[in-house]
Amino acid sequence: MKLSTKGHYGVKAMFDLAQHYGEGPIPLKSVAERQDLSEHYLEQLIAGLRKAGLVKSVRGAQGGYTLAKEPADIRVGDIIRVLEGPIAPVDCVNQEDPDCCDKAEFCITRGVWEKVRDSITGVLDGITLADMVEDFEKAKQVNNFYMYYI
Amino acid sequence: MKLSTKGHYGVKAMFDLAQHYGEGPIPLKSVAERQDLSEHYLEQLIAGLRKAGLVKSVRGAQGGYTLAKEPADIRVGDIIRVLEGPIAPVDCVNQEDPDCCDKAEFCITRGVWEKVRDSITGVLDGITLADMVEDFEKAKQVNNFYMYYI
DNA sequence: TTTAATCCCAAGCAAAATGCTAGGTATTTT
DNA sequence: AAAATACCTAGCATTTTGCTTGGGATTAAA
Repeated sequence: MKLSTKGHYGVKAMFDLAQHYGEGPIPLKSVAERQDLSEHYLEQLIAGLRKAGLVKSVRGAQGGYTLAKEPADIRVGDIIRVLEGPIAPVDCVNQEDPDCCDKAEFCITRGVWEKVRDSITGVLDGITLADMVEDFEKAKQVNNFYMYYI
Repeated sequence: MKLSTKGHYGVKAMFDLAQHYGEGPIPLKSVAERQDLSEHYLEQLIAGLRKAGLVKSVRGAQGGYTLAKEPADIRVGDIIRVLEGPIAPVDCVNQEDPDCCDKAEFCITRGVWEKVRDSITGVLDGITLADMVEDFEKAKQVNNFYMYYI
């Protein structure tokens, strides 16, 4: 039940872009430095996010990435689905391929995985990048502006 | 966010033992046949469950496995934790190793993973083997006793 | 007392996934 | 022209997965 680094790092990067939303294109190098990630590896992850329409890129000097939508319109679940594939603890409850389990209607253990899937989906689709930025701002105040962020 | 076959098969096997609870030791061979799993592979999984005190074994002919507790006292989460390790989408929210993330108190993305972890834990610890057997019996009636079970 | 059924144990192993790195090319601003 | 960026492809060591193989130990039943 682990997320790979793809989803983990991808959410970090998207959170970073959300923090700088409205500041024009953010070079990946700066994201990688702030979030302490390999720039080259991050490139591969963000390529998927770009193809999925979650970020836009500007090439050339002074270029970089921006969110393609407002932070409030990007859910963590959207990011995870791009980077990790469908949210499904086992393949037989993959909503994007409903016919993959031929004994589905008779399977009892399946009910468990459906509940797990729905609960994960609920959490991940219930949190937007705007929510995360808001939480960050609140935490900043509590911690009196002495903050690291990861 | 996938379960490995260990957790998947392990829950199937434990559900099978729950269905036969009170019938004396159930040989693994029959479990493997009913659940369509490799017997040898299942052996490895159930070895862990035995060491964790979830099943008891009886050696020799007419031997087999039984649940070590009543089905109502074994939660799916107990099985998953034995076979898959701690429930934590990323290592930094592993409850069994709280100090693994040194920047924990400042990390915003961490809040997301904690919510995911808690929601998964809630589902898995909210379902016992007795619940599953009960669901199965209900489904059997609805389907007029023509049932496969997996 | 033999035989069969069962649990138990250790090793091996191919295939896939993971988590990168390396080394470029294309594009744009300065 | 130079620098800064995005973009692309390949490679690759390590780990994990999902088993299989080949036994040995224990016990009930014939």
